[in-house]
Amino acid sequence: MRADARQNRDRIVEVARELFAGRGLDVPMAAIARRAGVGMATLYRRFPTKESLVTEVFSDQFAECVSILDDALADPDPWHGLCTGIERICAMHAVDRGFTAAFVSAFPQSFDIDGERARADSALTELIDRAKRAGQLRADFALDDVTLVLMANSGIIAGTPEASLAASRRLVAYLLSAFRADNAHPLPPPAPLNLFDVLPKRR
Amino acid sequence: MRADARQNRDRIVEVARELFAGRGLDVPMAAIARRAGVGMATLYRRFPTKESLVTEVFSDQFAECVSILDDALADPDPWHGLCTGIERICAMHAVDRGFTAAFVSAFPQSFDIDGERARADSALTELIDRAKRAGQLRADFALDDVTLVLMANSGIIAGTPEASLAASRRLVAYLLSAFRADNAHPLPPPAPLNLFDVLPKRR
DNA sequence: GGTCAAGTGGACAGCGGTTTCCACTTACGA
DNA sequence: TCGTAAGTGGAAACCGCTGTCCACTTGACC
Repeated sequence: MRADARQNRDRIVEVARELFAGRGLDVPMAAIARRAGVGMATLYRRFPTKESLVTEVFSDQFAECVSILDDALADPDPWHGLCTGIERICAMHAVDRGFTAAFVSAFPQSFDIDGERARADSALTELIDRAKRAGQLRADFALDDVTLVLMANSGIIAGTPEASLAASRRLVAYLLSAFRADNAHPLPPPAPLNLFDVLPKRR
Repeated sequence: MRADARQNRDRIVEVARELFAGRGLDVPMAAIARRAGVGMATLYRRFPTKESLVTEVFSDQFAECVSILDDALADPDPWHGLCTGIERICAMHAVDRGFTAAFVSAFPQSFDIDGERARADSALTELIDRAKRAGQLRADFALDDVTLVLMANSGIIAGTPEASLAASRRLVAYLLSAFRADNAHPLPPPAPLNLFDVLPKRR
């Protein structure tokens, strides 16, 4: 790959990351090309579809999600691990509108390759079990309640990223306090939510 | 207005309500016309823009929101009033994707005519104050936390309306339990969220 | 310096949406 | 029964988007 081409490619990804973060995934490809100072051909040579660009742009953050989960599992205090994990992932979403969209709805099949999801599910189940056994997490907490938090958090969009982050933090704090074992007010039954089956029937 | 025209108009609104509820606001106008058995001209004669159709379709539900707020204020038990009000409005949103979109983002200026919003704000402030004085609502609860609940709730979209409703109910129950005075775990500061200033800079 | 494959910009095809337009039809008062 | 304004369907103008194409340019190896 020629040096100038490499440079253009990097610039495209960098610009796309910025624009997606600020304005969500529906930034036109032309805007990305213009802002990166390249033509459409260059953009589409590197990324044959918009989806492939999105995947590339957010692959780091998907990886970070996985490592956040690992950190959470490794925490000797399962309750602390669970809280910190949820807080970190929600903060990532609050700060980056494009990531939220990529994660929740737009291109779900770009994730879930080789059983990421199954792995995530079993890690979370393990963490939840441990926190319950330690008497810190309420007994009627369900795996799908984690999805519930993520979906709720995805609804939070304020004017600036800072405002979104503040709102998201407060929401998460409220929810985590409701998850504590010492706050076992009665609840409706858990709702089955499969994050990846949820929205779009593949338009 | 001619009788047949009246009938067509009603049919358009009815069909639009159905489609918006199920699939959100991005149903094409042509789909509405087809399903209502009329041509584009008929549709656009009655509703010169898509926005005007949306406004008409959801005006009832906006009105219902106001009356829910009145009911809440009229409740002798302010905590019960607040909870019931929030539950009812969130349930409306959970069951109707179009309404959520109309309410939260798409056409905010269709609401907020003649100070609806100011009235809603002051009614809520009153309700919140009373619930705090009764010692049922935690003291650090903020007006914007109500907005926080609505935004969080708007993120909940499951496969079927029933599933969405179940998820929404569970989320709201978690949040309300976190709002109780006897659950005063520490919180980050309230986030200023002006629902109507939030998303779209009027594209 | 010369060569040429790799790289490039920008025009354009195709698509799915909103809105407009116009020639035709119909309800209904006289 | 008839005249007419109100009502109508559907074609097409228009717009912004993704993705394609091709004639032109340029980096890097000889």
